[in-house]
Amino acid sequence: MKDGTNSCIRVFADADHINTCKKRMENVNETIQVLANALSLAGNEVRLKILFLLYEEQNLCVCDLSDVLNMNVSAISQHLRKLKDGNIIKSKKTGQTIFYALNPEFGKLFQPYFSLIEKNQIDNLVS
Amino acid sequence: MKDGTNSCIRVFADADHINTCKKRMENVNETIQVLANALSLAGNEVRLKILFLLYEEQNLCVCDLSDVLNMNVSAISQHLRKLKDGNIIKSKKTGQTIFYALNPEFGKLFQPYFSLIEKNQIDNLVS
DNA sequence: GTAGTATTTAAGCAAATGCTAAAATAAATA
DNA sequence: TATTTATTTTAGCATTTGCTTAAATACTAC
Repeated sequence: MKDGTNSCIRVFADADHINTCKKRMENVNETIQVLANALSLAGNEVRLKILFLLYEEQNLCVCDLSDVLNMNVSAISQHLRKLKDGNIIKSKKTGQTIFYALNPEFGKLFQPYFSLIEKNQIDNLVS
Repeated sequence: MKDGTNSCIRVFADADHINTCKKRMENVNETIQVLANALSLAGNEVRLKILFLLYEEQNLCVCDLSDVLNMNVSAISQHLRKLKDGNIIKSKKTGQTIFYALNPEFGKLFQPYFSLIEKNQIDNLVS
């Protein structure tokens, strides 16, 4: 232990370099935060399925999703809320049905993954 | 409620269409699973920072990351383990120091996000 | 061998997550 | 107005997550 930190005393460590990294990280902190939030929303099996379905079908209601995914309407609704809170999807009411759709910016953000799923290229991931 | 399911009785619902979706989802199930896992790993602020730092610096040890992120070595180590279990990163021992690096496939997978962070384009996300 | 360094692992705990079941809204229709 | 339909919201609960602290492992150098 050296001077109050729990840092290691290592040969290759370069205090200046570490500091440069620290500063760079501070600068990108907000971007990282927003991105991590988006990724964590997509990083759930059910939600990723929802997002992919919206990508393919454009507009779906809770009910459609509940049918396709064989899940409780309430469970789906709660996932949709999270996605909407995170600005990943938007909703439009038509009569008594609420249709959900991807927000274009996030559609673009996740595009590479959607086409990966479309092509079912799991081997690209586990190789 | 109709015949045991909690499905809605709606005008636009098309049983055939729903079924087509169901089958498609079954086909891509494994890909979704793997991808969701990778995204959930990246979808954590600390881990996304670690991944970005590895992207920028190539090789770093727990200690470097602990210094840069101002976090407990143990906490970092546990994050690294998750990333390694998920095959996102790999490790190489040199003397008593263990250096971590991105696995190329996942480096490629996350590339778009890394350059987004590099350019600090948060506005692309929250617009 | 012993001491020191780098790292992981295990135990414990508070907070977050995701589901179920039930109640609450809100719009359409009889 | 009362009922049906589509959806959300709330409460409760089990599981998972991420951190802290302390102990364990492994390598280096004296």
